[in-house]
Amino acid sequence: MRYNYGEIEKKWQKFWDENDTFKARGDQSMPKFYGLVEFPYPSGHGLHVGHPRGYTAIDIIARKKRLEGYNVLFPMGWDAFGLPTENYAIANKIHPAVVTSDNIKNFKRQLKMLGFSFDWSREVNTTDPAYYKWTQWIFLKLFERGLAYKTKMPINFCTGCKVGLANEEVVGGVCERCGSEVVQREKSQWMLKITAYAQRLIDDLDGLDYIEKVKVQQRNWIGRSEGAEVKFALRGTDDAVTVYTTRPDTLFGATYMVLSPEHPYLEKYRERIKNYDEVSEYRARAAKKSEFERTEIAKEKTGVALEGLTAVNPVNGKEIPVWISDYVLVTYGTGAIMAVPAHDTRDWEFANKFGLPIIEVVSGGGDVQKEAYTDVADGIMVNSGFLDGMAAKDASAAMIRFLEENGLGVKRVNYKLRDWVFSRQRYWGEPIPLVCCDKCGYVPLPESELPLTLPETEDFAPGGDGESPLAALTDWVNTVCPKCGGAARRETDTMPQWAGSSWYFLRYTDPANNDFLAGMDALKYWLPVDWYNGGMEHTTLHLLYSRFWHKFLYDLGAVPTKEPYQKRTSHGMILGENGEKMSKSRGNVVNPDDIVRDFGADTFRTYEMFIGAFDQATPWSMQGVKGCFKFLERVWGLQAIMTDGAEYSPALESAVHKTVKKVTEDIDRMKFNTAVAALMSLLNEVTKAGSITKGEYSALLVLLNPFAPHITEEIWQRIGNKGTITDGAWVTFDPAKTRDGEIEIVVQINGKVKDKLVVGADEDTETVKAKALAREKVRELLDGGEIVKVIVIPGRLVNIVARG
RNA sequence: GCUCGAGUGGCGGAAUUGGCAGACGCCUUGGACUUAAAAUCCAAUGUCGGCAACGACGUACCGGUUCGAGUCCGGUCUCGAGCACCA
Repeated sequence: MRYNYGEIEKKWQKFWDENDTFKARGDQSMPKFYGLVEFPYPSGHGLHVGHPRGYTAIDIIARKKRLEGYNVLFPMGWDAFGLPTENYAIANKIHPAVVTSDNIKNFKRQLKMLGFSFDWSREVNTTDPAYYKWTQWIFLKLFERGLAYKTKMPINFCTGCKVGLANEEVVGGVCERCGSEVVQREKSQWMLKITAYAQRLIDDLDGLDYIEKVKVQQRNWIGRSEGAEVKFALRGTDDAVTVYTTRPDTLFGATYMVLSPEHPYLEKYRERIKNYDEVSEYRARAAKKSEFERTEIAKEKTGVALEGLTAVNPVNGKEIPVWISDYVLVTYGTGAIMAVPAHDTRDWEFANKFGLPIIEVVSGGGDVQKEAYTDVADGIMVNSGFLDGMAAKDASAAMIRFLEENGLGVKRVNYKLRDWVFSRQRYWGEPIPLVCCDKCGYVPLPESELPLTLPETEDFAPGGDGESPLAALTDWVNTVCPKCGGAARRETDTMPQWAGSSWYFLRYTDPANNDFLAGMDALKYWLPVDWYNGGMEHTTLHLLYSRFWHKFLYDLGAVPTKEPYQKRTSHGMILGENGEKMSKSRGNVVNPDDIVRDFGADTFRTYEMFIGAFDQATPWSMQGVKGCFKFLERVWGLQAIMTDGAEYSPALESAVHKTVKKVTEDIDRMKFNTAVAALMSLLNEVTKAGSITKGEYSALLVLLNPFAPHITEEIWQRIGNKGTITDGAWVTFDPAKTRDGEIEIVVQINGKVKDKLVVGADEDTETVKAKALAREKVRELLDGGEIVKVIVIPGRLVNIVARG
């Protein structure tokens, strides 16, 4: 009987569908497990082999949890608004809803073909009005609470197409489609005040079981720093330039100031700035650069001195020049800095290039005329008036006290985190449910009018001059103000794709609810998500946005937990066979359909888990796929050498117990590759033994089931077991039977392995030491040399340290 | 540039706490089976030297700590991810 994966997989997938095998139970007395994977963006390319890596991992955990007696929620849905669908729709003149629906059909077919244990009855789709009704509702609540506001923000503007562009559509400073120059242009945008939650987003990480690198990335992205806001008076005006600095200790060393090219004072003091033309030309150049081009340290600094403006250092009354430079960003701090070239690398480079004075105020480094000294730890203050002689690490606090006492500045906590730009001038997104009335300003739609559905149109292309395509639909745009009844216009911007994905995990708990985003009963039972796996690339944006929304909903009383996800893990990328990122242009894309056709879903799943360390990027290998296929074929072949009996045989008992322990622990730690290796080793032992009992075979099948669910159910049935593996229980092990009575240990001389020795597992160190020293080979090698000491590591080794 | 990772045989990788480096799989080579090939099974497989026993070297590079370092510390190089309008 050959292993006919095609037939077997079809058979079991049908069985699971017909029996609702993986439907989450309504029984709230059971312990629950909510496993979550990032729902995919259903692109036209179909499933990428990268998607199933994380899905298989959580599927394995979900399947094991079910066998361990948990009520498991493992749902799937579609994050379906977004740019690529819209662009495809524009290019091919097909409605994005049609494109989306086709893509979802294909994705769903592919996911079903891989045998994931999703509860398909809870499928959600962010583009479904019944879903985005609640996305809009959340926005209205944010608006009500003052957390949504409008402000001018720079956008990428294509000078050819006359439309706003996403960063991704800007390649090398030009428009991806038409090749025209892209400039930064101010546009009024809806913003969400995520910064109001910055501190809570940092603090609440402590109680979460996120992998460490994710926590670190989130903390650094939020970027909390402590420092001071200091006012530098502008000579000849009543104004002062406020700067934020994390190094108030170095204030005496501030020898010039730098404003960002977008700083409002440039307009305000236009008359005083004698070289305004030069300044304005510099600003135009800066507008063409993206932010990280501007802050690149390796690149030569540029800037222009503002002739006619002079600032005063508040601590020593010295006049210092004011410059503008694009390395200062208007979006961070106050958009202006005090420059201390002696103790900041970027300031040093700038001062060095433009011949500005460099004054040392922290001693302990080298010559500050040659290199900036940025270390605080061991420095002593010099040239700093009342701070002189103080340890640099104490000087910041002393300076802040001085500034506050004299009204020159205040202590200030600052965050790198910026508010969330929430509007897009695009068609394929949730309409923002606001109306703009000349009398009343922005007025929210009443809840009863939600969802505000996307209006029908033939033309999804962005409007000219950077407007949303919705702006052209005057019948839709012109409406009445819900407040005063007067003529008003609808907001024509839509929400970014991030909106729908910020709360989807809530909807899964109660997807058909018409009265609320999800019922409190369901939320209380299922939240928080117990285990959320996704790509490292979502660590800072999606993960932070959804934590922010969740906290906001918690404050509203709409959800019962402060945090959405208790545990967060991350998988590595799957690369092409040549070790490069998979892409059409590189021609190294692997299609899951081909692999399933040629080897089956079980092989595909097993290979994706065996491919390498789960959290590391790994290249695909067709040979590796074949190896896993061979492994499953051999497991199938064991039917021929199976003997009856539920017991474990003496030959294999210990190996089975060890494997159960290993696989159980490895799955919990996401060491899927070594779990598969352990199962392969057990198979090798069985092959050596020449036979396997039904009991041993059954244990092997349960362990392998989460990885390869179809073949294991099929064999389970064929060897005459009752029911299905899925309805049964996980296997257990006896710790006593995983330990060996005798172990081989190593004898080292000066750290080099020289001999091996078999000892009892319980023998005490003195006996082991004596046995090692008594070995003939050891005595020969020592040959009269002096033994300095002997180190015995129980169960591992004896190391004899000798001289001579 | 900033933040976070990673570098181990021909290849993917393994090595819970510092304790036999290379588990498991792939590739390759030899053998069995076959008219033959494929498939399958058995064996070898880090490098160098040696018939062998065995010896030396070996975890990106330089240095340090330790009886002992892939693992810890300091520095360097290379590669990958993210950088706020791709998702």
